[in-house]
Amino acid sequence: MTETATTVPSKTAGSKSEQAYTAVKARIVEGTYTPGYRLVLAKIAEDLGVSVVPVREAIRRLEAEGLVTFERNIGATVSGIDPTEYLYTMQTLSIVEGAATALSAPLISAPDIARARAVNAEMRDCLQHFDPVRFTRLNQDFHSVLFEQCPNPHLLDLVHRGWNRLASLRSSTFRFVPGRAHDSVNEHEALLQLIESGAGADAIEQAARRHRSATLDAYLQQANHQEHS
Amino acid sequence: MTETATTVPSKTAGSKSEQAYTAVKARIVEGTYTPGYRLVLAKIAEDLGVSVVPVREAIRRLEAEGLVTFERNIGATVSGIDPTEYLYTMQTLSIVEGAATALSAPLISAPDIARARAVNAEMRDCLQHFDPVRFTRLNQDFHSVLFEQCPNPHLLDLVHRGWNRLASLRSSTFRFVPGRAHDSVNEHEALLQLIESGAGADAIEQAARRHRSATLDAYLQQANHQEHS
DNA sequence: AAGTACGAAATAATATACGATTATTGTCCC
DNA sequence: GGGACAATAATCGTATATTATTTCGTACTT
Repeated sequence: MTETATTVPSKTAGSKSEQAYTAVKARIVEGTYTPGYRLVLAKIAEDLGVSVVPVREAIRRLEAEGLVTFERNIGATVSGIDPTEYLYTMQTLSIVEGAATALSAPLISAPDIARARAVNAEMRDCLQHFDPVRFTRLNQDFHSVLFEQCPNPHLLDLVHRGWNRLASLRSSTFRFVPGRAHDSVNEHEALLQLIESGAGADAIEQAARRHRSATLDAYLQQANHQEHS
Repeated sequence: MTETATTVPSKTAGSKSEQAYTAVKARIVEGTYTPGYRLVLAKIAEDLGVSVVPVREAIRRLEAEGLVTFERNIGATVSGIDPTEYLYTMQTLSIVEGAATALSAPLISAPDIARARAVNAEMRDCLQHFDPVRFTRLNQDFHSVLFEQCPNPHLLDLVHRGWNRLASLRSSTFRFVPGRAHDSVNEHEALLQLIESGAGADAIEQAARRHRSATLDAYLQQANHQEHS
């Protein structure tokens, strides 16, 4: 559930290009290639045992997803995210994820809810001896349950792209903003109850959106505070 | 205002690849290449006076935007949109466009509003001797005024992609659903008044979203009706 | 010693070439 | 006359080769 997910099925499975795409994407999302890392076509091509053409193609696809930045005659680097970019990404994600969660909600089964609640319990547990990496992974698992049933594949794809983008930063907000992780767990439980109660789509959408906005706000306050100190 | 718009500035301007991308995209959006049209790499390459490699790259970028469909060892064709796809696209657009409009609203100036109102007056005029092509173009101009000020470039880009996708179908809903064009013009005026009155972001977002949902619903009813007749 | 100009190395961008896969057409057999 | 199979053509996928651009180091000048 944690691995890279692409909703729109590619009709090019098995091609070297696809292979390169998957391999490089995985390295970025899992953190082997960190932001700023310089992606040299020839090097990657050699690593993967293919020529540069498919690699180039793969990297341009990743550019379209925002995971790498490409500059003419210069090359590709793994995208960093400055505070402004972070804001844009989180804001966009709050919108599409909120909508996806709302559309998904009526299709979520009782076992799904139970599974999400179990994950959230682990998260609460994780608050003691805090492990940001594990917490972040659990957080993704939790939200996956909520939005993965979304019947609109385009919308779901946008959600995945946002998550991938955030995942490419290893640093989660939870690491930087004390108390946010705790609040987050509580909001999760509230979200689950809302869905269980069969609340309307609007209510669920707003709750899901606010949940993410709250994370963004926490980050911004922290950033602002650090700036003025 | 009507032409193809890409928000995220490409750092590859001037390259053959970029040139091919722009050329092919324009041909699709303006309707030279209609849905189902077979995009043969060698042919396009010759037309543009470049080799196949940049063309291939361009086409894969268009694939990522949903404008073309690529199948392994078969080739690329301009994407059609079946009813299901149309639903997904419109639904997604209703979400991102609604949010973009809400974020844009506080930044819209009085002259902008006046311009939008003028466009809408033209649309109303256009209702007499109905010209779907012109009406559709004016419709895009109108909405551009509303969302183009959106300060979040990622979100704005998603809106542009949705519009491009719809533009690649020449057929607008207005052509097929009698009365929808008329309703649309009225909803536009209501939207403008809402923005002028300084309404809250939520109200504007919902209104903008419903405006698009109404177009979708009109289409679906029509489609459903035709099916059962 | 600092700055600049030049050149070599690295790398990207594009072109060309070839093998692989799929579509098409024609022919043979029933 | 129609269907199956084979040959051919069209087109894609990838590799290799060439060209253009940038970067970095070095030597030369002031």
